[in-house]
Amino acid sequence: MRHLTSLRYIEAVAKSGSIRRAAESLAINSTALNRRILAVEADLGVPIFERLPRGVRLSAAGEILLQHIRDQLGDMDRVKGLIADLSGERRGHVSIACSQALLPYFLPEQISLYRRAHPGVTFGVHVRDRDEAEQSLISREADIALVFEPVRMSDLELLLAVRQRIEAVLHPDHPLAAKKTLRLRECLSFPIALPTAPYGVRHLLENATRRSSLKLTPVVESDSFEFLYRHALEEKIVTLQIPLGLPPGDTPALVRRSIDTRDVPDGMVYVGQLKGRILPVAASRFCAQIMSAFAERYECI
Amino acid sequence: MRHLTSLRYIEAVAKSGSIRRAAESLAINSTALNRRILAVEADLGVPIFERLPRGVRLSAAGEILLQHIRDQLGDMDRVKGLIADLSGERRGHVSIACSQALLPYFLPEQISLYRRAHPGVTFGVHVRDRDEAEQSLISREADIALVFEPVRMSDLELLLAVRQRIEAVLHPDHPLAAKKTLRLRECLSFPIALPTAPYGVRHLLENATRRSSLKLTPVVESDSFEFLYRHALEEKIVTLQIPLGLPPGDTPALVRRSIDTRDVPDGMVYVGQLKGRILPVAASRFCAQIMSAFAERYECI
DNA sequence: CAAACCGCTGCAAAAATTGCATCACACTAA
DNA sequence: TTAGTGTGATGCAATTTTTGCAGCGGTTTG
Repeated sequence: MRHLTSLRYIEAVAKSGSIRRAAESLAINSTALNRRILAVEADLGVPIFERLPRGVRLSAAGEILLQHIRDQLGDMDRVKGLIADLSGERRGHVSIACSQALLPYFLPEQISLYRRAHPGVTFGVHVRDRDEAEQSLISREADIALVFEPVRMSDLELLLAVRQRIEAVLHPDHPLAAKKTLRLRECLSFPIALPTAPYGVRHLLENATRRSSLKLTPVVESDSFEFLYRHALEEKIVTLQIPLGLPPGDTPALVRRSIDTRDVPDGMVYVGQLKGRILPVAASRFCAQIMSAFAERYECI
Repeated sequence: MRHLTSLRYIEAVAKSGSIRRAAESLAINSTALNRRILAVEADLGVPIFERLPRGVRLSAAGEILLQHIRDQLGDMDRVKGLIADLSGERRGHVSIACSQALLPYFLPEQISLYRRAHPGVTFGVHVRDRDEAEQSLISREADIALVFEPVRMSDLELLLAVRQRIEAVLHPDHPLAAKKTLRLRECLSFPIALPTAPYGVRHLLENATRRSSLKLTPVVESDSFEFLYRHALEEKIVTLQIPLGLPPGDTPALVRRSIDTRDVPDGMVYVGQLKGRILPVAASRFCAQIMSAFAERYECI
C-alpha cells in the first residue's frame, strides 16, 4: 500500500532517532526522507520531530501522530487479511512475542499445525520478557503475547490464563525419579540448575522460599531453558520447568515430577493482545487455535 | 494530509457510483481517478469495484476497504484535533445530525456558546431523521446525533437520554390557555396542527390514541415545526411540541401547557455517537457541553 | 582546531501523475 | 437493426512530484 510510505518512514525515523540513519535502513536518500518529513510537518502545521544536534526526537505532536500511524499500519494489515480471506486464499502474517518456555515444543507444534491448513500464512516468533512483550504489542511488532507470571500490564488485553504446575525435570536414574510428587525441600537437597531471569519460574521460586528456611543455591544458572534442560539430563541434576516447556507425554530419556503446590504455587501463562486492537484475521484465528489447544491440555481461566 | 487522497477518491467513487461523475465532483480528470483506483486494486490484488455497464459498484472487498477508509479519515481528523489542541489553539469541526426540534433554540444557543469560547471551531448542522442520522454517523458525515424517539439503532452508542414532556403551544387568548395542564382529549376537541413525519411527537401521539376513542384529525399538517408553530399562533389553533423545540422560559406571545402524561407518555431525545468511535477533540468537548446543558434543564438518564 | 555528524537547500535527473484523444463495450431509443 | 450515449480502459505526451547529488551551516567530539 503505497499511500502509507510516508507513515512507515516516520516510524522508522522515530525508531532510529536520526533521519540519515533511518534513510540508510530504508534504502532511500536522506534528502528524500527529510523532505517527506518536512512535507508532513507543513501539512500538519506542527513539527513532528525536535531537531537535536545528534539527530531528531519525536515532539509531543509526533508522539500522537506515531500512535495514529501504528494504528493505521496495523489496521491496514487487518483489512488486507479480511480481503484475502473472502477471496478464498488465506494469507497473512502472525507475529508472536513469547517467553522461552513456548519455544521448544508448544509453538513449533501449533505453528506447523496451523500452516498445514493455511500454507500462505507466515509467522514471526520473538523471545521477549514481559515488558518487552508489551512494547512489542504497542509498536505492533507482535500481534499476540504469550507470557509467564507475573503479569500486570496496562496495555495488555488478557485473553486466557493457563495454569502451569512447576515440574522437576530429572534423568530416569536420579534418586528422586522414584517418587510421584516431590516436595521443594527434596529437590533443593540435590544439586539443582535454575534459570537466572527474575521472571517466570525463578520468580515463583524466589517468592516461595522467601519466608522459609529453604535456600536457592543452584549449581548451574542460565537464561536458556534449553541449556538447563540438556545440562540437567547430562549431569543428572534437577531442574525446574513448567509443563509447556517440556516434551508432551512421557519419554524414556526424561522424567517429569510435579512439585507439591504447598511449596510452590502454580504459575500462569497468559495469552494476550494489545488492548482495544482488532487483530488481523490470521492472527485472530491462530490465537483461537492455541487457546483451544491450551484449554484442551491445561486448566484455564 | 496528502497520503489520504486516494482513499478520499475511492470514497467519492463509492458514493457517486461512477468514476467519471466522481472525477467531476473532485475536480480531477476521470483518467487519473481511474488509474488511481486501478493502482489500489493492483496493490491489493483484488478489485475494489465491480464494473457495471452504467458505472461501478463496491465489491465485497471494496466494502471492507471503505469501512477502513472511513475509519482512517475520521481518525486523522481526530489526530489533527489532538495536535492542534496541544499547540494551544483549539481548531476543528463538529458535525451534528439532529432532528428539527433542536434547530430553533437549543443548537443555536449551544453552538454560539461554544464558539464564544473556541472561535476556531466550525460547525455543521444537518437535519436528519433517525435512520438518516445513523447513516450520517456511519459515513462520518456527522460526529454526533441528536434524535427523538423511538431509537433502535445498532450502530449508535447512546450517551444520554433526555426526558421530554409533550407540550401544547397556544396563543395566549386560546380558551385552553387558562388551564395549567391539559388532557389530550381537551386539545383534540379544538382545531389542531400536527407534524406529518411518522417520527417524534407524531409517533407518540399515534401510539397514545391507537387504543382509545380519540382520533387525530389535524386541520393543518406539516413536516416543518417552524411552520406549525407560527401557524398555530397566527390562527390560534393548538399544536404540540417538545420543550426543546420551544423558546426557553415564558414569552408573552406564546403559552406552553404540559399534556397530562396519562394521555401521552414522555418522549426521549437521545444523544449518541457511532459505536466504538473515538470522537475528535472538538466534537467530544462540544458533546460534553450539550450533555451538561441537557442535564441542567431536563431529567436525563 | 579539525573531524565527524547532523539537518537542510539548490539544482538537475528520474519517476510518477495527469490530461487528451481514443477504444471497446453495453445499453437505449428510434 | 442502427445510431447514439454513457461507461471504464489505454497509449502517449505534458506536467508535476519525488529523488539523488553536492554542498552549506551548525554542534559535538577528540
